[in-house]
Amino acid sequence: MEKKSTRVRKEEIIQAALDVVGKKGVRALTICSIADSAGMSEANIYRHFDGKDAILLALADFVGSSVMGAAATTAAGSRTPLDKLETIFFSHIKFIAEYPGVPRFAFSDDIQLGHPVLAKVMTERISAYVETITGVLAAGIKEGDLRQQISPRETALTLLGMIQFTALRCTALNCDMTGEAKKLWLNFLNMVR
Amino acid sequence: MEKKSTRVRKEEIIQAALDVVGKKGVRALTICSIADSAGMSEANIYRHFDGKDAILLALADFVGSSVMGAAATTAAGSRTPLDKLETIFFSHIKFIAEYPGVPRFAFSDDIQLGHPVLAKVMTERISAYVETITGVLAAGIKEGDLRQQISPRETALTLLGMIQFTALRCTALNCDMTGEAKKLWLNFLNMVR
DNA sequence: ACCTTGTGTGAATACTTATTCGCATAATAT
DNA sequence: ATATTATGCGAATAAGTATTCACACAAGGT
Repeated sequence: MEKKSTRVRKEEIIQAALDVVGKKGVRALTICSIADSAGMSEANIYRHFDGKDAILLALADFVGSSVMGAAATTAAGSRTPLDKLETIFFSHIKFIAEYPGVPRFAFSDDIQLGHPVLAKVMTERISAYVETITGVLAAGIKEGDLRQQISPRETALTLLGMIQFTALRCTALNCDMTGEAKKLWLNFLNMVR
Repeated sequence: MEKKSTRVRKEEIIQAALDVVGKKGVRALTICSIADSAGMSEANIYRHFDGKDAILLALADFVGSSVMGAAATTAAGSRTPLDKLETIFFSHIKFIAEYPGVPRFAFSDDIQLGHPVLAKVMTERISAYVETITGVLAAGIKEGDLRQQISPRETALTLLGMIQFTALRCTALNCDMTGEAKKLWLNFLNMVR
């Protein structure tokens, strides 16, 4: 068997874990299934991670830095608020389409109820994400691109709910998420402009 | 030990299961934890249900007939579309506040990925629910209570996403769901009127 | 009173899951 | 070349989970 550095193996393991979650759900995210998916022995997983909790933490980190990090970067840019919002929205959808297990994972029992530390990390990330979007919406309202009556925070939560629900529904119904997302985005524009 | 009829025990078991899901999540929904919560032996669970799948099916049925049934009744009434919508929204929120595990359960792996039959039952119920709300929204648009530009179906999905996300977020953050729901509803009105 | 039926349980079974251990071997430094 | 270290794995362990079984006993009809 070829040997690789822990750095490389860690990435392989995380990718394998994301694959398992996407295809079989959080419940099926066992050391055994990760090992199978990554093409290595279970024991070798423990060579590179302290245990399952460490893997979950790494997953949460990956999700956090991917989705929320990208959004923060977009929000900090110099385009119009509506452009930023659209980019954030479709980036998020694209990310979920690529890693279908993520929305499930973020709100799974294992995270939210099983592991307090992880729950805190995850909810803080989500709160930061909500605030980022809230800020963009507030700018849009201020500049007159969005209706004056809407509340930035509640609208941000509505937008995130839309994404989350679409992801869960499309996974369940096996329908075209990108297509659904486009229709929802157009309707969202009609609601906020 | 006092003996009760299967009819009564079934209800006790379902309530115990809902309790477990609400407090500890779907992952913790084991025969053992249900038995503990219901105050009976594990073996006795099997006296009243064929197995765990039967319990999950009964849970799905309970959720379906509670939330979606109530919505259908409201939608069939004779009030204004906006009144109906408000009733459906807050009924749903109230139900989730009472049974916090339900949103988790409805989209859990066990349902969606673990058991095809159950997944079909659940997604059909959700689709019917979406259509009910879509109908009410369409009526509201037709009557001029809601903006002409919005699409009934996409707006219905947005509303449901709002509910789902609020439920998950409030469970995670342990925040006041009813309060959040009120703010979201007011903002929703501002978006659709 | 008695017998049948339905309801109750503790213990046993088979399986899954997370984790550890001893040992093998590739990579690397000396 | 050789010693050391990091990486790899099969097998064992311990705990949890769903399910079954043999047996206990209460309720209700006769």
